[in-house]
Amino acid sequence: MARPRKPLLSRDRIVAAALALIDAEGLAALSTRRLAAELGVSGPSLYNHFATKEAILDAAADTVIGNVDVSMFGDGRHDWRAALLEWARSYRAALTAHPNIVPFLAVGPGLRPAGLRMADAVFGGMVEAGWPPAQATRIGALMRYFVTGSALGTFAGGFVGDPAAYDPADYPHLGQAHRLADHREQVDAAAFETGLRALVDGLALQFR
Amino acid sequence: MARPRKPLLSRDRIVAAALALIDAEGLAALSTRRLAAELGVSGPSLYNHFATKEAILDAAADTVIGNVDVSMFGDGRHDWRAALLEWARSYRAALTAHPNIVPFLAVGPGLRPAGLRMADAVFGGMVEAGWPPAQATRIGALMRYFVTGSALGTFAGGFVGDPAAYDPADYPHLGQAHRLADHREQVDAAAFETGLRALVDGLALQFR
DNA sequence: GTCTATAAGTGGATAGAC
DNA sequence: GTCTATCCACTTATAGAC
Repeated sequence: MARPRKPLLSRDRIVAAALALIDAEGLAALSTRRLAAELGVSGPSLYNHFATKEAILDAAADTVIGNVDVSMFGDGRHDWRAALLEWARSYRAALTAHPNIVPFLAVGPGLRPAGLRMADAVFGGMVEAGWPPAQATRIGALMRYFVTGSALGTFAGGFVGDPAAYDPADYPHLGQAHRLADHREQVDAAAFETGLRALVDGLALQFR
Repeated sequence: MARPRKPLLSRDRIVAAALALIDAEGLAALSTRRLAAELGVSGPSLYNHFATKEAILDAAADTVIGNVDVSMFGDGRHDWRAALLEWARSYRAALTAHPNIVPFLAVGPGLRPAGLRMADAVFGGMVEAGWPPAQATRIGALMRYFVTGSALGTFAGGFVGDPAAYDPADYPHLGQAHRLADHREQVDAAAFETGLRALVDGLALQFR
């Protein structure tokens, strides 16, 4: 096939396919060949739209962050505590929708446009609410730590469903740990909510 | 060279070299060939000590977690708040000593022995302090989220030192963001401390 | 703007000699 | 227990035809 009448590819289609592939098979499964095959196209064609594979990943990561709702900052209908709670939940939901890209997204430079827009909104919202700028910066940072950490690693998933795996001689307190394996999502979601509330409550103690 | 009098390799030497290589050049730089070269040995020799490359990474990750101090749990000299604060700081220090392995360590199953010993100690310490088991589990989980998240991603590092990078039209509140690039460690460390205190203070409000 | 062909290289892992 | 030799799948990216 030579040049088709209509372009077969577009940046959006490539990013969507990359995200789907990463979701289905993990970060390591994303190769330019695999991705091109998924799009019904030959490998090198991707380079007409992105300079490198890294650029594709950056675009995919930014798409994920773009799904985070930041409309609660500075709309006058939320106090800073409510805004922080809502934003954190939206942030976590955006990441857990594509968990396999989180390691890339969390390590990367974070200079991507959607990430900056999010940082800008959070910082602006906190300052407007009365936080000193230095504290507003820290709040943005620490919330990022907590949300990315919770989206990255399932805690409950670290335990297997086999009671025999936890010899009381080695792990005296883990006698019931095998039960966690059956409720991974619930355990992780509950831990996130507990931590989120503690964080916001604890910050409120520092306000002013 | 045939079989040497004394083994040239050992699991410990391999793990130490792997960690050094990951520290110096990142996770992606760890290949069996590179690692073997670093040890003055030929590639396949590693397979006499580890079945797969993954097993080497698991051992390296477990070594890092093994450096976390958990002695403050259940020693009678710490209340739960002080124990949590001390543990979290030791945990973060262990991870930031080897930041490049954190993505692997945080995603992985966490079934490794040192990780289980740590989970066991934290859970036991919280239950002993009077927390209900379900809450003790959540505390272990949410602290893991926060610490791994903070060790994984530098927040401040996501900003470049060039003021022109933050056009006020796009990011109305990031006018001073370029200053963060100069103090990455301090900003990240301060955000961690602020979040840690908020977490523990917030949890105290939920106690009983 | 997609194709074919291919460069130029890396990866993990195995077989069998010593 | 380390070696050499080797397999083979797979990688990102480029050159040039159409």
